[in-house]
Amino acid sequence: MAPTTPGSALDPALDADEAARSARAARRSAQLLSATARLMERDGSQAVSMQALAEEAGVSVGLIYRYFGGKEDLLFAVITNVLDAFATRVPAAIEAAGDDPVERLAAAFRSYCLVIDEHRHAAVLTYRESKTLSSEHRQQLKDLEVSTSEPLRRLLHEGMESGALTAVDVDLAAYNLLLIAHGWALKHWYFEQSMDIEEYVTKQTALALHALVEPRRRRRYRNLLAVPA
Amino acid sequence: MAPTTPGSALDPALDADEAARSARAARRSAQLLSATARLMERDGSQAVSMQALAEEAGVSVGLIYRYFGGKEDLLFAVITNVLDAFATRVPAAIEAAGDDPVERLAAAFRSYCLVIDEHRHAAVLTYRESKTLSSEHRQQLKDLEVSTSEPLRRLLHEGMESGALTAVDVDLAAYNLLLIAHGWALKHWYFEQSMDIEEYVTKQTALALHALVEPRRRRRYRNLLAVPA
Amino acid sequence: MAPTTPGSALDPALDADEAARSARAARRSAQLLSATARLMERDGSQAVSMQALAEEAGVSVGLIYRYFGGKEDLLFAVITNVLDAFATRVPAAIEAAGDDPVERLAAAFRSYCLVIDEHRHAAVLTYRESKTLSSEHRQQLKDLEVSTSEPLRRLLHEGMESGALTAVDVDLAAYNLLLIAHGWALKHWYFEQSMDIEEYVTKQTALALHALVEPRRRRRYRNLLAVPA
Amino acid sequence: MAPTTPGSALDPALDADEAARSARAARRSAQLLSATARLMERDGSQAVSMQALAEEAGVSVGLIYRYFGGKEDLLFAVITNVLDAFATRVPAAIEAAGDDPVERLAAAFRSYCLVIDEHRHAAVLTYRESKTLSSEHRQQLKDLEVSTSEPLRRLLHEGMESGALTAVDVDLAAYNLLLIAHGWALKHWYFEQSMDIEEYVTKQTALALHALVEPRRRRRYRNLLAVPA
DNA sequence: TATGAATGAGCCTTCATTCAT
DNA sequence: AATGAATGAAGGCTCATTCAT
Repeated sequence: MAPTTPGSALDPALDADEAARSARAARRSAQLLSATARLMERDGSQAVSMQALAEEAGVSVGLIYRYFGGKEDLLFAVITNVLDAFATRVPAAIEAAGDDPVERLAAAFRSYCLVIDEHRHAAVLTYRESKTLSSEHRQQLKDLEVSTSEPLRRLLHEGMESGALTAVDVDLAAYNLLLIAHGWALKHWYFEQSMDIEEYVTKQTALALHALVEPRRRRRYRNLLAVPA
Repeated sequence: MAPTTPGSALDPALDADEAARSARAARRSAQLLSATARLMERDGSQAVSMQALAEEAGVSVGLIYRYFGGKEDLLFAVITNVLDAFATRVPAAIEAAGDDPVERLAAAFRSYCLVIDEHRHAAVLTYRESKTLSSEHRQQLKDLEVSTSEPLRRLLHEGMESGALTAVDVDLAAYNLLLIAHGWALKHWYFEQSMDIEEYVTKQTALALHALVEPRRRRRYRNLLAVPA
Repeated sequence: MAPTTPGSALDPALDADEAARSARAARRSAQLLSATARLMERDGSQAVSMQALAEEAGVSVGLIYRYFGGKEDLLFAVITNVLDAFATRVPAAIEAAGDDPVERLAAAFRSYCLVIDEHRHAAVLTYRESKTLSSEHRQQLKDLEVSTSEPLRRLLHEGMESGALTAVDVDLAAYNLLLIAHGWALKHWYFEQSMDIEEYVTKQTALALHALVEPRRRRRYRNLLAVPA
Repeated sequence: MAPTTPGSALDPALDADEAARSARAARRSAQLLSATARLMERDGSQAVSMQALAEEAGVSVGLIYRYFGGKEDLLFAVITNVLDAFATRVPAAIEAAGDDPVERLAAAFRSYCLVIDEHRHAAVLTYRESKTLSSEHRQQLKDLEVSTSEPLRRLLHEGMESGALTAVDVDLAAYNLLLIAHGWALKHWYFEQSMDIEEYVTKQTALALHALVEPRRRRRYRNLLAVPA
């Protein structure tokens, strides 16, 4: 190997510095997003001071402004984070579910619920705090919401075309599914007493498919439709 | 008329004054609740100042403190107002629906939706702002929520006992119905483009009953289960 | 006199209230302007906190925002105040000075200096802090400055036309006179040791007229041109 | 060349390094002073952040603290820089002007104006920002100001003794000359539309000498007293 | 009752300064 | 020598609440 000039872009020491720095930045950023989601979900975004956020995340107030433009940007980033998780995870889950339209729909719904469970605090913010954002951010959120819920609508549509699902208002049904997925986060304090996320998914899937699957096809999906005792 | 001493407690003129005063008080109180619901739904409770509320309601800032204890009490009153409407209207609607358990359930759900439509701004606050209340108020709200949703749970339970409804998790089903009723307020900006409250109720009722009614009983409720074109 | 209905617009009690209120408002406003001029001149506008201004003026921080839009508006008001005094007092002094163009010029200059002496703190701000204002305010200030210095330029012009003054660059000479008038405020800490405003005016007038008056007319203005011992 | 041990104190290569280093240091220092003057004159010293200064000068924030003690020291250095230029350039210009007291005075005034023109941004800071300095720095500035203006006072005094100049208050006349020299920087945005520094100097010199030169001596200085068309 | 002037604690944000690398 | 991430004190401004009228 030829010796590299110090300061060269290929200098492994510099690369290591770079890497270490950006790793720390990523860690801090995640720390901040998580602290923000937790506190804002608990008290409401307006009731949480930047001071409190800084303390919860273990950084100084000023540093938040190095990573995010301000309080609103921070909230926006928290919410965007969840929607990004939907955009990544849901299509993957659908792919992994095989070819049957109903199985794919069930997998999509399950994936939504699991993402919400993993980002429970942030998921609540999606519903509760979007009105406090600037109109530009709100518009971006609506666009993201539309695109992340697109898979659900597509699956419902395909299911009906294939005769597996009863004909219903696709937008309405898709919205109900999303709402119910969010329900796990919204009423977690209540449901957690009697069930975990898996049971929630199973029961809600059964209820939803009862409403959606064509009566003649029910036998085929009896495992999904069966309500656990 | 017998001459009365001015200031006498029995003075009918004063009674009239008294009545006029309390009428004005009631009007102002309603005005304040409505202005509060409208502004807080639009901007979030923390973003609305008492000054703005006073102006919107056409009273002075100081007067708000005569009618309500403060900002939080005002928000609490707005929310309580909706829950009171549920407590009054839903049982009445159930009574008026006759004896059939499924018809009664449909009537109850319809009543929830109509109350939400009438208090659309306030209904959103129920979801979005309860976290900003004091813990005592929040506890009162939880209790109220449980008692106002009790009819739904009771009807679901009776329906299952009578064999009209499939056996499902009553709490879950009741919660879903409430969530979907609130959905009309939460996504009103979207749904209003394509339907009114009656269509929303009809379609959601059909979807819900598809999920809940025993397959063998469906023919009896085909008018409720039919989805409008 | 006919008895007036309580609440009538002519009710003297209400008028008195009105008057008392606006009198207090005017007093507060003046208090605030004076405190602002004093502190800002001493420390520079940016170094003075709203807290400090409130304390100096004997009001609360919040009240400042009822009278002025904010810190910048307050500074702008202070500066505008001086320029208004120029606009009012200088023309009056010119009128009172009779018909002779040189006498009128001397009276104008004297008036500028006296106004500056009365608003010494604020006058310094005119020079030192205009760069910290918004561009709109700065433009308004330039316009005001042009119009308040207009009399000087007009008198110089008339004096030259009449042959009393040597032909010089009017803009330059006018600017010099203004600069020197401000000089009393800018270097007050130094000059106050050796002279008062009257002596400053007399000496500067003599110097200026030496530069401006036509040699042949000097005898006529020897009282203005004479330097006191 | 004899081989030298790297790191030796006598290593000529290190001397070269040393020289290069100090040259770079001088360049950076000058760059910083210039950037500071420019930005602070434009926005006011308090409105300019160290971060902005670092960026404008092309160095890191931390490095500023190696060259200067802090923000205030930097401002002080900028101002001192101008006063140093006065102290160096003005006496030289006087020397070069020959023996005539009036010619020497005109040369001194011209030199003041030229230095101000060369340090226009910094010159404004002298007037506008000295109040933001610590009292020690402010005192140093006053002393420097007195000593840099000493030549003017001395020339005025000598001119009067020699009979070339009318007897006037020396302090006042000297101050006026300085004020008018600064005027070029203070109102540069206005004067630059109609004249350059040479024309400004010529016209102001003529005006000043009209005020100062003994009537009997005027013919001798008619070239200085003549106002250009 | 009713008003709205007045208060002042608390919030978001900035930025001079430090220090580990 | 040089960097720039990190700190945290301080500032402008808002607004819930009070109280004199």
